Amino acid sequence: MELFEPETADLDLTAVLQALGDPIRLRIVRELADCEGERTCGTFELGVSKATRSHHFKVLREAGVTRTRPEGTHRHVRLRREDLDARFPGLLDAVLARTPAAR
Amino acid sequence: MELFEPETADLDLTAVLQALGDPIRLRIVRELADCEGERTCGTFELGVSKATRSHHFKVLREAGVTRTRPEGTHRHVRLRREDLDARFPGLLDAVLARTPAAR
DNA sequence: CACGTCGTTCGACGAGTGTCGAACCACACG
DNA sequence: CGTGTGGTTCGACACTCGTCGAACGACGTG
Repeated sequence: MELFEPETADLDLTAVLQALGDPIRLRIVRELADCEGERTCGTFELGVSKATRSHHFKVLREAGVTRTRPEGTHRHVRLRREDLDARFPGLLDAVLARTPAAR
Repeated sequence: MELFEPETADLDLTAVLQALGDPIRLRIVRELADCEGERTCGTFELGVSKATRSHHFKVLREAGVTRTRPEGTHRHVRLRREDLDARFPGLLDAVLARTPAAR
């Protein structure tokens, strides 16, 4: 298990958009943004199996959206907010914003 | 052929992100943003067949990213910039921005 | 009318994706 | 050491997606 995470300069816009273009992953990113820090994978109630959850976290990590820090048997996940803002300014804010007409 | 286009209020973020998360479609959107108006589908050099091109334009239209106006045998396509800005402020700008480290 | 052009639609195909259970690994704790 | 827990990996499966050639439809033009 090599835990691949792309360099900030290597972040690919289509890969990021693709990663964010899934309801479950978008939810993960939103919760991650709300908590403003780290969370372990297990604390997400996503309504899918462990295997599927692991898959989504992998997609997010390999797209460069999240950073994963292993610690013991847990994995602490956090948003790569600064990196994303540096590479694609405004993107994360736009995606996370409460959409005006959605309420 | 009913030419479905979602209402502005019905724009779905994941659908939009999914539509933008493809290199060819992202290119179309970029060129569409550059030309600041309408273009016919045929004026895009995408390196794919007519069928594939038609498919991509359909995805963009059904996600609400573009508006299509038929005129004779042609189809005039334009970006739904105002609608997207109203629904997801900043998203389009972020996606279209020249990425800092990309140069 | 005949022909060419622009674009859609229709299979078809291969590649990728989301999903799961089951097996597995690594660690923590009795 | 045995057991449990948090996560990953491994098929497997169904489904979607991007792609194409071919056929088709609609419109303009000669």
